Amino acid sequence: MPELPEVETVRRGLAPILVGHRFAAVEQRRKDLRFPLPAHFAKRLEGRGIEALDRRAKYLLARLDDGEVLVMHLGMSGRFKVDHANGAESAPGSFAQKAAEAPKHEHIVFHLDDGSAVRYTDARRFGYMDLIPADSLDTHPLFIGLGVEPLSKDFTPAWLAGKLKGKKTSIKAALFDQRLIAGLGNIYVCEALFRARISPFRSAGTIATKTGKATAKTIALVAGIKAVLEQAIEAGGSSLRDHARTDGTLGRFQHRFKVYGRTGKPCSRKGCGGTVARAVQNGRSSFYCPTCQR
DNA sequence: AAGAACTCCTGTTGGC
DNA sequence: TGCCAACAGGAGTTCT
Repeated sequence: MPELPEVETVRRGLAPILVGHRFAAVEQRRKDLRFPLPAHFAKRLEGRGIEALDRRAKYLLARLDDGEVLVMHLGMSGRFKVDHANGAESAPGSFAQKAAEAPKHEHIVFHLDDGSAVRYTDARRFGYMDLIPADSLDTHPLFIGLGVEPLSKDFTPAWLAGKLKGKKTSIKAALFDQRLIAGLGNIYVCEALFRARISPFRSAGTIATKTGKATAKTIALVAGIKAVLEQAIEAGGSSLRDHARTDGTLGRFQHRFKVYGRTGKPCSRKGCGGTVARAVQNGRSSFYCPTCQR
């Protein structure tokens, strides 16, 4: 489910609940998600204060007051929901409380010291959580190979051209690769390629010159990636099935897709006249306009 | 060693 | 209407 804009939306929703507060109790309902949860997970969190909530790629990083970092990844179907202290859901005798059993896929509940709760639900269980010392984050296997943050100043046409030089794989697969650019997924790769008028099948190396210099295509692609991510964050991300903001409301960016999920619909580019197509690439759907994306 | 295929898991959907 | 293969926003591991 969640790509960079969805994770950033979740981060912004959780930050005011978590930062400056303490975990009073943690309910852990399974021993694993995608991977085993760390030993004594709940115990190690209880009593800890949260000093900051950051994002790196599609990871959320809660920095704790004992020098450890709670690392959280939402996988495909992970979702956080906040119950505010004294909110409707936590009111005594409320309907929610009467339904005593936990929802089927609610795996972890973080109770905060002010009575609020953060509930993690993940039907497919592709998400994961870990506790890692802050000073070993940079050398941890999960993070060591991660590529550039696409919204950072480091992500420029010159940088991208240098990386794509000589790459034989498709530009779609290259943008999907977290070791190159960290945070893009299927939706925003498709949308960015449409904006840059680049075919997802084009060999990645052809976006740059042979010597790794930026071209008009490189410039358009970097601009397209940054623009689509910024607009999606602004809209609270894209809600297809699972993503919702931490207050339960849906993101809105799905209404602004130009190609994703729009197979058979007319291309929205003025004067193009093409029809959006779908093709499977590396096992994932690519949506694109064969007429104006070259 | 790059690149593609397979894998984990459950829920939904679209085509017959 | 009902059934079931295909597919879903990810990414580590295993192949070729």
